[in-house]
Amino acid sequence: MKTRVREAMRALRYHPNVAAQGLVRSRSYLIGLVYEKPSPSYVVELQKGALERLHGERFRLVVLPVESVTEREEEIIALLRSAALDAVLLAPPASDNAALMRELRDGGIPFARISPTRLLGQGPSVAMDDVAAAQEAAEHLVTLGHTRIGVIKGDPSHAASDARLVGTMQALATAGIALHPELIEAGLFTFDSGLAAARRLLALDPPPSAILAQNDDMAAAAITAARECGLHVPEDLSVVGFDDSDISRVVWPPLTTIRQPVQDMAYRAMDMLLHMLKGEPEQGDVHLAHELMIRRSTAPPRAD
Amino acid sequence: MKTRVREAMRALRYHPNVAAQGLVRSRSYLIGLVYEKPSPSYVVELQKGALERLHGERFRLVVLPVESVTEREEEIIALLRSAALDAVLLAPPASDNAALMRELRDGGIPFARISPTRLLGQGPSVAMDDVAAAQEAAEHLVTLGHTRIGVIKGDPSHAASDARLVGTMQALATAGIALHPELIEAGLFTFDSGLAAARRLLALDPPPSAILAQNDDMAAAAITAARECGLHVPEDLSVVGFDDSDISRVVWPPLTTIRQPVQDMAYRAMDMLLHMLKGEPEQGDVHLAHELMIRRSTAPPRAD
DNA sequence: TTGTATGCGTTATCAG
DNA sequence: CTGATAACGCATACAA
Repeated sequence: MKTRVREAMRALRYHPNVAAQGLVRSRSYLIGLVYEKPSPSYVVELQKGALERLHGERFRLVVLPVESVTEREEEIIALLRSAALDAVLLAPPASDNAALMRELRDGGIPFARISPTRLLGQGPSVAMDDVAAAQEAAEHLVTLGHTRIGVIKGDPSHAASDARLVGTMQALATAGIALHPELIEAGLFTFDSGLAAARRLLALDPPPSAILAQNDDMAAAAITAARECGLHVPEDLSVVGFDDSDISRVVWPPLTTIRQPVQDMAYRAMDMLLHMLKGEPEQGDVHLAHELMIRRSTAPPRAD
Repeated sequence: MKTRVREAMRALRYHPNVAAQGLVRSRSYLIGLVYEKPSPSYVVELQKGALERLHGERFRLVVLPVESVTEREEEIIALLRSAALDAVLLAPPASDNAALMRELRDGGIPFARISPTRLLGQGPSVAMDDVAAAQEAAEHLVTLGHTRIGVIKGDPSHAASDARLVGTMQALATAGIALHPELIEAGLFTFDSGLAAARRLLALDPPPSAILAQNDDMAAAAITAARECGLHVPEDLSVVGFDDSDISRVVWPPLTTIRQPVQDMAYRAMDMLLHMLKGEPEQGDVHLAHELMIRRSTAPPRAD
């Protein structure tokens, strides 16, 4: 009997009207992904993971890139209110925004946070340990024998930038190495910002023998800057990235980097969302493991 | 008076219910973007352009990556029917799928095609001239003095792959250069497929003095393959890419490539969609200009 | 300007 | 299992 109905549905090519269903069940079957101009490779990984989990489900993904979460809270909140989303995935730095989270909670919209650094326990999240990861990356350079290490920071509005700097400094402090302020350059997670920062670092006298960039895009830029100066990587300059995005294998030499399982994180966060949409209780803060991927952009410093 | 209502709306934090609005005016305010596992850089550009045009508009973008348009037409058509989209942006190879287009037309859903190669006139589109572009790229190599040129093809399910090969062959034929079948290798637009193809080309005896890859990801892979063989780019091997995606400036040396204005194309296609949604008549097939970007991955062949 | 009826396509409920 | 009815929140049309 049910089957007969199904058959008729197929025969008449009938598909239920989503708007009408949504009206009566107050469901839109839309899940939003909020992010703020991060590196292209990061967005791609994020979407891949989220979409992978969504495959076969009825929900669809709406991409909501925002200019600046902190500057335009109002605007973004209005956006979310009017967008009729069933759930929201918050990528950094939106995942650290208290006003946004309060709004979602007030509106009864489930959300999951990716890589939050503050306000833990305020909402289910999945993250990695940025401090420990940066520490490992720096230790790798120290073990190779580097003592003059330059750092290219990420976008200051992403709290991960600070966390990674803290980890780096801890590793250096433990090794008894001083990190002069001149060796810390500001970047924005983009290739161009990394290029400018790396040029400034290499113009120092003496230049660093290693550069630790807070993501792979900027690390790739550091390799380019080195080439511009006639330096060889890794013989004259070691470069460490962060994220293990596609770019780390596309450049030459392939980057030594920290594998941040962005795709897995997005998958897991989306999984949390789906569970919550089924009425199950909120989960807590989940940590996924990182991993130091040693490739060919790092080596001992020249003995000079 | 209107203003008083607006005030009240703000005061009560009232937002109209999208589902209810959608029900009565049969509008979901959703626009779908259909694409099929292309290179990450391409998707990013595509989304950037589409979202840029959507900024400030009421419509939102739903991403619909599909496994294989040709293999699962039924499934995808069902997806579109049940998704209640107001309009659809078709990226290749979906932009060449007749069944999909017929379905959308039957359903009264406006659509715009990006880089279609067949069935022109069947729906508004925006594209570039792949044949002429590939021809220019090949001519550039010929002018430099290359006569043994390897080609790495893109995904055979994308018609652009054939168009680009045709352009390449035309340029070589005009120059009186024979393109031996052994010099044409299959790829899939991905870095890994390009790496395998480039290794096969470089293993030939004699190897080509230049490689023309049908996108930048595979061109980057060709550079990596050259490095593995101890070859210098561009001294020992010239490499030309296609697309001018981010990757072309991230690798070293920066790629000589064809600038395909993907972002502009997506912007323009989205613009067409918005016009159609306002009831204006369909536009025709628009062409955007390409440009040969000569950077540092090409040079005359070694005189040996 | 304000009020009131109707319909959009679906789900849920209750009677038969 | 079938049939009828209300309700979801809004837009439209009409009357007051």
